[in-house]
Amino acid sequence: MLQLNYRDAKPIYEQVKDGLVSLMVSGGLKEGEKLPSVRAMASSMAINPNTIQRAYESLEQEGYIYSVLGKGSFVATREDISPRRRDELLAVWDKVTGELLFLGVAEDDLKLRLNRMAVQSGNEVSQDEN
Amino acid sequence: MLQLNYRDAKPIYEQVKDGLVSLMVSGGLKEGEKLPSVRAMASSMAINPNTIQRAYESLEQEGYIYSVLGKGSFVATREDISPRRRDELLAVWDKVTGELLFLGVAEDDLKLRLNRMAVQSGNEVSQDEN
Amino acid sequence: MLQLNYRDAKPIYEQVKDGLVSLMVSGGLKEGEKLPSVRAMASSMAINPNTIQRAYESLEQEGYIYSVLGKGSFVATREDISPRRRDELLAVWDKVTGELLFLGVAEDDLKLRLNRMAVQSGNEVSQDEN
Amino acid sequence: MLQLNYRDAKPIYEQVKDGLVSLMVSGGLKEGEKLPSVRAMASSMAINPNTIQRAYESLEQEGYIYSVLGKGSFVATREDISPRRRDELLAVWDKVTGELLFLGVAEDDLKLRLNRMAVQSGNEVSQDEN
DNA sequence: GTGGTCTAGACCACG
DNA sequence: GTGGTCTAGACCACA
Repeated sequence: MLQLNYRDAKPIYEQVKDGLVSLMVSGGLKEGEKLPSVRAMASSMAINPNTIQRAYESLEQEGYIYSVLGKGSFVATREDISPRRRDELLAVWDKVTGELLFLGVAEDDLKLRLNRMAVQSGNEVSQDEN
Repeated sequence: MLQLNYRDAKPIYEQVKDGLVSLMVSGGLKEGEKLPSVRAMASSMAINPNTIQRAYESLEQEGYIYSVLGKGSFVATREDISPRRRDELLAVWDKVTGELLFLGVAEDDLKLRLNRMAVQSGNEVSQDEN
Repeated sequence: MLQLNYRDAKPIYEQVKDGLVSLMVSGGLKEGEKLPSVRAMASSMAINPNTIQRAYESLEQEGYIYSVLGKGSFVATREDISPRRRDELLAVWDKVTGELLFLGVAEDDLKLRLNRMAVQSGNEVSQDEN
Repeated sequence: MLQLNYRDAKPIYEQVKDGLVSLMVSGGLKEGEKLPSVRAMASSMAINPNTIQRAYESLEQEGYIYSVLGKGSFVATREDISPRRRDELLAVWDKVTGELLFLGVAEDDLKLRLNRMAVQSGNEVSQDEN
């Protein structure tokens, strides 16, 4: 289901988290959909259940998923996702964007990327304001 | 000079790195300017010199600064900064931007932010405002 | 395992690096093989773990090995090795070769050495001996 | 006369040494020729006389130059250069060559480079053995 | 048990 | 006085 890179410095449980979030962003996992059980996911990826458990817990804390005791874990609605998370992401976005501009990446390049991503993500695109 | 957060999961030496890069991006540290000596910075921030040393070493490897033995450390020119760093930043930018759009942040909001930052960073602004 | 020379101007951690690279070149360490743990290597060589850690860290940055948190360090594939490293080596090679020729070492002597090493390293040998 | 790179990790006195040796190798400095005085060289390069002094001392120890008290320093003949130096260089050559082959540089590439350098250095070239 | 980070304190080469 | 290296010893997150 998800691709892990053991060589990456990023901990496995974070790779699992990122992979799941990516799936939500891309639409591979839809709101309300049930996630595989911790054990099922662990065995299918051949890693320790503790690692999956940790990823799920962290995702729940950030509001991306919610667990129902005895039922499993489910993808939350976008509104459930912690506004703190959005603010954190915006802060990161500012920092990264600032550094990219500093490094000489053209403002228009970033706008083009932004347009492309907005189309993909299904947002309506402003017809041609730029 | 820089603010540290010991409770943050991010290692101190990385916080130092980030802080210094931010200073370069914002213009607080200009090309060729001398950085505080390892010892001076360490004592002013009340942390171990080895930790500062490590931050400087890492910044040097990424091309942000260069060290002259017996003289000190200095801010490098933008051209010296490793292109790998730029690519890494772009990858992060894509991921963060994608997730922000997913979370409902409007494309135009991000464009506005981008415009504001581009002006600050001294880039000439495209004449037709978009 | 490796030989250290404390009187050498070359730092210990670089001697460790060189020794490990030599092992890879000679085939004593194969792709994917696990390196001794930082602690194990340190105690077997009677030096500080931090010094080994530094050697490993540097080797990882150059692409010779990779570390997995909680698992250990492993020999990378040749393709992972930074192309910058190759260019640096070629520059050194040119300088050293030039000086050897200047010092009177015959071109054919170097060619003979080259042939011998190419055979050892498993490269197919050009059929006409030169 | 010589180009210095203050950003380079290599100490200045070594850069001076390397530069002078390169001049000898390339023929810019011929056997018996007088080197600039320590003071003259230092002022022309805008660096500390101690640094030049150190470079000269080191070159003399390796046999590349010799000093006549009250007269100055002169380029030695090739035969004066310590045979230890040649052996050291050969050891380095073997290590670097081995690693280059390991990294996938073709044996023939190195031979081509060798041929080119031999021509430049004025050695007679074997007509076309390869 | 593994790698990663941090501190405290020391010594050295360089300019 | 500067950066660079090294040791000793400690704590933490990860799998």
